[in-house]
Amino acid sequence: MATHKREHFTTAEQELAVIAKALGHPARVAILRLLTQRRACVCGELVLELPISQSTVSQHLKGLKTAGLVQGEVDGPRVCYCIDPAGWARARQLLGDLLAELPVPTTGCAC
Amino acid sequence: MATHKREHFTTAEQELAVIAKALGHPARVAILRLLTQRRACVCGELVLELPISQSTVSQHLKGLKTAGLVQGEVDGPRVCYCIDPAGWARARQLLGDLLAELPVPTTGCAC
DNA sequence: TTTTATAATCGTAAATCGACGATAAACGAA
DNA sequence: TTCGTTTATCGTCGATTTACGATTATAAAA
Repeated sequence: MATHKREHFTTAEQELAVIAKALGHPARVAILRLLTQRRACVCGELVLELPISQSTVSQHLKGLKTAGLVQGEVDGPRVCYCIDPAGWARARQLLGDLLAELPVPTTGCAC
Repeated sequence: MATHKREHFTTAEQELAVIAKALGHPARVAILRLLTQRRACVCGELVLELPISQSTVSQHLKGLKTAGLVQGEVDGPRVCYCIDPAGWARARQLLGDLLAELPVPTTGCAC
């Protein structure tokens, strides 16, 4: 049932969309998993694991950093990346809320 | 540590990316919520709620349908949309796995 | 200082996205 | 059949994404 037209999207909707967009590429999902498993840390190691070039990996890392999911600290000529605790906690929260809010429906369309 | 370069991304990574990409726009997140809350069902009702045009809503519905998150059945001149149980169950599974696999790290970068 | 290793950025190209208005298609009702 | 309602599609446009090689920092090592 329609109430009235919304002016904007909610902050939560936009925030979740930013997170989801960051997860919206297999390379970025793979990077997050490699970082948590500590199978890779430095950008060059990620490049060795992934089927994409160095510049593309760097670009994806930038995207993940912009979304707040990853942080990197300079370590000599290298950069050590890891999951950003605060940002990832927020992402988990938003995704968890979504899963809680949208259970698998038992009934189909009911118009 | 690097083992050896991967040829492709895994199926799970790609599948999750498809789901995440579908969630990567506030309009689509809003649509999913409206559908589960049964605050809207028919396309026209969604249009009345959302700050975007009819053609754009239809476009987003198509995207959600392609991702397998939503299904629609024709009801006279209208189309009744609802969450696709199987597709959404799969999406929940993949997102849940991600949350389980990637806990919030306690330690920061450790290179 | 010069070299070497690493990562970020630049420039570019192709593809996709997101939005809209306009039009077409589908269907029930008159 | 014709009309009115609803939804999908078309065409368009600008912006964004994804990819790459080449180049430019950056910093340690020689």
